[in-house]
Amino acid sequence: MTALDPDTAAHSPAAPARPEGTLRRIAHLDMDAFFASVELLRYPQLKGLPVVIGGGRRKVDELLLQGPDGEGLRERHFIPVEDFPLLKDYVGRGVITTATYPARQFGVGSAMGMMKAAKLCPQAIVLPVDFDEVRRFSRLFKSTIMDIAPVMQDRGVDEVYIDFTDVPGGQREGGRVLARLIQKSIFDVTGLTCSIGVAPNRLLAKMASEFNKPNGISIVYEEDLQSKIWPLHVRKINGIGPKAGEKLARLGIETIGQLAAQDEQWLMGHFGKSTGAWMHRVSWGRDDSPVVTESEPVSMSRETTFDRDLHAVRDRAELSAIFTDLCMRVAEDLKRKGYVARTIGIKLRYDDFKIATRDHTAPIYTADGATIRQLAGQCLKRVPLDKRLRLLGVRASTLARLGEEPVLETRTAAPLDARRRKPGAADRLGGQSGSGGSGGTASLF
DNA sequence: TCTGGGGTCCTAGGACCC
DNA sequence: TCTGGGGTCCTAGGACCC
Repeated sequence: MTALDPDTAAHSPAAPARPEGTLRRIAHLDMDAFFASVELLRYPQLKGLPVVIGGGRRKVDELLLQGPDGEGLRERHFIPVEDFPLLKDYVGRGVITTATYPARQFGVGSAMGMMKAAKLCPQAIVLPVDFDEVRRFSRLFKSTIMDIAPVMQDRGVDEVYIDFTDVPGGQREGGRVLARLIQKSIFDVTGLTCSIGVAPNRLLAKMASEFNKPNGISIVYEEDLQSKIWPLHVRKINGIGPKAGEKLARLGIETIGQLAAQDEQWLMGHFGKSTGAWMHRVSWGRDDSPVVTESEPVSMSRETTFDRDLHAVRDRAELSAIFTDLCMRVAEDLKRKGYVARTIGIKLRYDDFKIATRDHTAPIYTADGATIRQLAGQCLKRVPLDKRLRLLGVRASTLARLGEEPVLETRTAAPLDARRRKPGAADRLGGQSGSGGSGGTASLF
């Protein structure tokens, strides 16, 4: 019964004029249990069984093809179900990437630790991720969409936004006709199912795509806000994560409707001007962000979690080799994609899960592995290395396309550089401080 | 045996410039 | 001695997403 806020219906001044009766129709498409579904195409005998994808093991496929006696190659289709590895026998670190729907019935889901999942569903079959295969199917379903509706925004391997507004059929039944066409085309080409939500904007489309999973379509209009959106938990809003969700809960706000009932100023008081205003806006279903079809990468990184926590001194050789390898892989990524970077950074995760990052912006762009290794090595000297390490990462940012690097001001480089440094910084950067503490271990890298 | 890997965006402070 | 504002760049950390 509550009337919608008058602003909701108002057109944003930036919105292009549309023919009479044309509604903005944005779709969000989400592939159903993507990583697992890709595997099920290869192993159809696992259909209907609880299967999880994840963990660190990469050899499963080979072992399966070899068979228990290691003799001859077996056809994937004929490998008996009993030969597949089970979650209860899983050893090692890692999280679940995707679980099939039968596995989800046991409470197992994405991002859950393997060990916890093994307790919930020990009989689930575990398979490693096959990134090449996943990427192949990702390209396949996206190109299928592009052939039908070209205004598409990539949101990772298994998700996209599509602007239906000006696509033929995009207005029929609120977008349902076009959604059905896309769903069917993707299934015909890949054998995979997806779920689609169509709504006046990306925010609502994203929520709508979850309404009818798997293989579902749901259509949301502006006037459905109270009935379909407000009853949902605030965590369903894309951008409200564990922290904000918890804080809202402490303030007695659980649903999006309750959030919408709050005074904007009050929200700004608790969450800051920008976040508070944003929360108020999204709770009223407002979002005029466009579907962005092209974007440039901001950073490229590689990181790895060790099988066991490593110590900077005791495991020096091992760490050093891993570190160099990460640098080389970042360099390869840059070269393969045709980019150079001038900010090189490192990331450490300690055994207590605390994260430290350091980075350095160089006066030149590079994609050279040895240079990256050298710059990253400097960063390493500025970070405490007394605790055991769980993860090490290397990151390149401030990117430019190779050959299109901005000309950097040289100015009076040396004096400027010296002026900008605080006293003592030179010691740290030089790594010659010998000032004790954790610094002593740094040079071991 | 808790808790992967690859990203984006935001904030906040300090240095520096005009 | 006290007192300016913009603006940009850099660094570190953190929230969040897929």
